[in-house]
Amino acid sequence: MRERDVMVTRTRFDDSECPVARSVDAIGDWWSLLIVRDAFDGSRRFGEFQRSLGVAKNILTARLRALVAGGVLESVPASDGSAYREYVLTPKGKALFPVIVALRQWGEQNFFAPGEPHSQLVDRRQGHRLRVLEVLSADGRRLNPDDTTVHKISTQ
Amino acid sequence: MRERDVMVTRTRFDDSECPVARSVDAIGDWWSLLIVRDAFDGSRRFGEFQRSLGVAKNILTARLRALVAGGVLESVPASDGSAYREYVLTPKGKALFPVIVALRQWGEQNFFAPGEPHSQLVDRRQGHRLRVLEVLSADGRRLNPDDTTVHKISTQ
DNA sequence: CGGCATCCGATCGGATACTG
DNA sequence: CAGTATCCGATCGGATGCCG
Repeated sequence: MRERDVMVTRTRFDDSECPVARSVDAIGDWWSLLIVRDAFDGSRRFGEFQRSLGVAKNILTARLRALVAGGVLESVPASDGSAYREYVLTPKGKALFPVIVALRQWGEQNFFAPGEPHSQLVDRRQGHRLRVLEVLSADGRRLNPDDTTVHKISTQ
Repeated sequence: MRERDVMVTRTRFDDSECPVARSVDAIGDWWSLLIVRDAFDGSRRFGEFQRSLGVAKNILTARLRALVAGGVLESVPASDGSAYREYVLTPKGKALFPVIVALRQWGEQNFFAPGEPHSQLVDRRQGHRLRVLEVLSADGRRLNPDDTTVHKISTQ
């Protein structure tokens, strides 16, 4: 049974001229994003994702398959020699790192009371927190949303 | 009719210890994220969002309400003196800027052929493209995903 | 124009059982 | 352990109509 043949009524954005929309479309849903987060955190096995997320197995199967099909994850033979597969980030998947970090920092700043414990992303070398992401102009100025504008269409 | 009283079976993450999960939960869904994108691009009116997104009005109503309730958008009297409302980003909403920029850059890099036109975010002053977001350590080193690790729980 | 109310099919996701 | 298969209620979202 094929898959891409079905008529999907869910609105697609994969032909949008907006890169944000295409990204959103490619990731698929929030579960997928949390799977990617777990992959960054070191999860590789089906069961790891399943326990971490508490998602139903059939859902997880579908999401993993979609992420593999979308080139975000790659399915490789299990490193322990078992008959199973492991799911690792492709370069394209690793390129989602700033997205995850941005969401993490937004969450830290807005949804945790001061002192409330939460998981934290640190650099391996020194164990320190990361610097807050900054949006910069080509010449290095910090840009706020109001300092930017959208060119509706631009060739490259 | 109240709203928060309903038993939501959809898995919630608003009590997760992971900031990414709380962010995901707070935004709600992809529609909401695209609404936020439009807000960054200058949309303020119901009809602007509606035309831009092509979303059903009842859905848009619900999403706008949720974003206002979540403190991402604020509903203010229309600037043209009409009886209607406009929806503008709160500071918390504006703090989503890096998230949108990260998604935009990921989309640009992965879902557009070279030379394929797409909307583009530029700085107002010079009209140049933005710098690619970088994840940095506290002391300014560029960090790849492998250079980081997650501390499961950390008190602030 | 900016919503709200309603209907309805499609999809989602949780649960469960089964396989190797 | 790693899925696959199936069921089923809940939710989503598109369409439509109405109202100020």
